[in-house]
Parts: sequence; C-alpha cells; structure tokens
Amino acid sequence: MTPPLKPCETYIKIATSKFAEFGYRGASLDAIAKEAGVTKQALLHFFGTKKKLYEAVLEDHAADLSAHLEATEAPSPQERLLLHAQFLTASQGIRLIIRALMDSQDTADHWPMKSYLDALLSFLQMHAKVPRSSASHLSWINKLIGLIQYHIISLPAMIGMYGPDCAQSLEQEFEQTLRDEIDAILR
Amino acid sequence: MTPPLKPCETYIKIATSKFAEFGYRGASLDAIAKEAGVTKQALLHFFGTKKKLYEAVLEDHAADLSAHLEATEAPSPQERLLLHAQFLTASQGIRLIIRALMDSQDTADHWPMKSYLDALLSFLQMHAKVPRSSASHLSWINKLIGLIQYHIISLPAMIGMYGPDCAQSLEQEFEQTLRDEIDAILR
DNA sequence: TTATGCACTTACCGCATGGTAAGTATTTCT
DNA sequence: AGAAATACTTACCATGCGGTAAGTGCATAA
Repeated sequence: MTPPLKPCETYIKIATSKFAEFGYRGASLDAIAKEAGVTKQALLHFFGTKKKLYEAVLEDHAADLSAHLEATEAPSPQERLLLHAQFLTASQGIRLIIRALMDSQDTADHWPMKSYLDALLSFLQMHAKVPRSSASHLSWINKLIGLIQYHIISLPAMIGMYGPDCAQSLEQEFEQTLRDEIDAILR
Repeated sequence: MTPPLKPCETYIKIATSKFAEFGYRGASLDAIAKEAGVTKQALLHFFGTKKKLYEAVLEDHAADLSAHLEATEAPSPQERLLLHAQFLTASQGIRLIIRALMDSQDTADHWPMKSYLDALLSFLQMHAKVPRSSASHLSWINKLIGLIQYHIISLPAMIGMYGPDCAQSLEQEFEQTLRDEIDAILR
C-alpha cells in the first residue's frame, strides 16, 4: 500500500521527528542528515534553507493530520473523534505543533495548520450537540489540544516526580477526560 | 514594600523572561546580559554556567508560584484558585514551564516544580468537593495547566489565522472554561 | 593606609551551526 | 554517443555561542 518514500519525503519524516523532539533551533541540519545517512548539503540541495525545510515539515504534517481525520472511520462521530484524538496523542506531531507555536515569531511567518483546524471546525459544526458559535468550537479545540499536549509533555516529569506508578493512572484519567470532553460537545 | 532587587536577582528575572520567550537554547547569555546592561561574564561570574543560571531561574520561578498561591486571599476556595489561575495566565511563567518540560531531557536533570505541584495538590485535597485519589487531582491539575498554557501559546496563531476579532471571544470562552473546571472540582 | 573581596570588564578560544561554491557519479532524455 | 538533469559529495567560510583567563575599579575592613 505504501510505496517506498522518495528521498526528500524520507528527509521530511526524519526532520519532523527531530524538530518535534528538539525544536527548530535544537534540531541541526547535521543531526537530521546524519540520521538519514547523508550530509547536510543533501538537505540544502532539496530545500534550500533550514527554514524552508521546516516549512515543508509543517505543511506535510498538517496534511497528514487532515488526511487522518478524513480517513478515520467509526460507527459514531464521538468514536471517530476519539480515535483521532488518540492518534494525536500517540503521534509525536503534537510536540511539533507546540514547538511551532512557541517559536512562531521566530521562524514561521505563516501558519500552515489552518486547513487542518478548519477541517476540525467543520467536523464539530456538523456533529455538535447544539449549534454553537465558531469561536466556541475553536475554544473547545484549544481545550482538547491543550489537554492532549500537556499530558504528553508532562508525563515524563510526572514519572520523575511521583514515580513510574503514577503513569498508568494518569493515562486512565486522561483517556476518561478525553471521552468526557468529546461526549460533552458531540451528540 | 518591594526593596530594590539585588543585581543577581535582576539577572534572574530578566533570564526568566528570556528563557520563557526563547527557550533554553534560544536565549543566549549575550542577549540576557545585554538586556541587563552588562556583559555575559557578569552572569557567568554569578552563576558559573548557563545551565546553573537556568536552574536558578526554574527554582526562583517555582518559589514565586508557590508564594503566590500561598498569598492569594479570596472569600472562597474557588475564587482563590481562579485568581491563581488568572495569575498563571497573565504571567509569562507558563511558557517557561512548557519549555522546561519539553527540553527536560536536554537541560534539566531535576525538576524544581515539585514543591509547587505539591502545594496545589494539597490545596485541592483540602477543598475538593468529594475525596478523590491523588492521581485524579494530578490529572485535573494537568488539565488546568494544559488549558491555560495552550490558550496562551495558541492565541497569537489564532489571531493570525482568524483575525484579531476572535481574540476577545476566545478570551471569554477561556475564562468561562476556567470557572467551569474549577467549579467542577471544588465545593 | 593598606589589603581584601566583590562586581564586574576586555580579550580570547574552540566548537557547532547554517550556508556557499564547486565538483562528481549516475540516470534520463535526445 | 552526447547532453542535461538529478542527487548528491568534499572543502570551506562567517557567525554566534558557551566558557576561560586575566585584569580593573570600587567599597569596605583591619
């Protein structure tokens, strides 16, 4: 099903994980290239500059997210949204988004996630329990992403502070919260 | 009431805002020092290394947060927690915490926020509507901080995507969500 | 008055980084 | 077969960074 990736697609995927893990500044071209088994000039050959590689990564990721939301099938909208939220949680992409948001003044002049957000918005508007304003839905999306994102980011620190035992119960509480939030807004 | 800050306290405050804005890697000693009107060697004189300055910043900030939680007075626990949450929202400190969490593997070997988290936990346990497990409270705190944090971080991008008009309604929705969440857990 | 410590500064070093220039091997097109 | 494009490589450069070494001006203590 998945054809072998073209070289430059491989680079984007590797760059995605590096940028997600270390941020724009923290991920060096050398490190990305080394993991791909090439020199950094291979990256510069395809993308010109680091910033353009970063923009390609962001656009590729936004497309991935939209595609997943589109492709997910489930008996009910709630389950579909839950599946998508779990995909967000499992993927490293949330870290990428957070880093992009925090560094936006620095690196990105445009924000390529809008199409994905719009897809989420229209999904909510289509299946919402009661009609609500667009700002209200946007606020709910913020809540959801904030929830997912902080859970992922804080978990290592939580384990460090309160021991590995807390991880499982935090995961359970987290999943329940996800369900509650989704049920609260969808029919 | 507030005596003039000692030089090294000034440095910590300036470093706090720089680290919060640009992250550990993104905030250079030169930039921090320049804003303080000294050379970077002044910082190295006091703190030895950049990492130690960073640790001092984190500890100072944790102490600030704990002190604020302690000092906040209000007629009811809900209002007290709301005031504190609003303080978190208004301060730049949340960005510092997120960056610290995301860079933790990289920079921080210990996590100095535990005392603050413990203070929050005992506050919740004392005023919770019904007795709940510590993990449940921890999860709720994650939810609250995630909420605040993503709201702050995403607002500029939201304004960029949906225009300045969406800011006010997002703010209102956000504040209402804060109140709801607090009311849901406190008597 | 001298000495001691404090709060810095100037000068410098080595390393990592993003980026440029030019060359090379391989494939594709004509 | 020859030309052109593709996908790189090696060599190199300028900048910014954290950190070291040594010195300076100043206030306080003996």
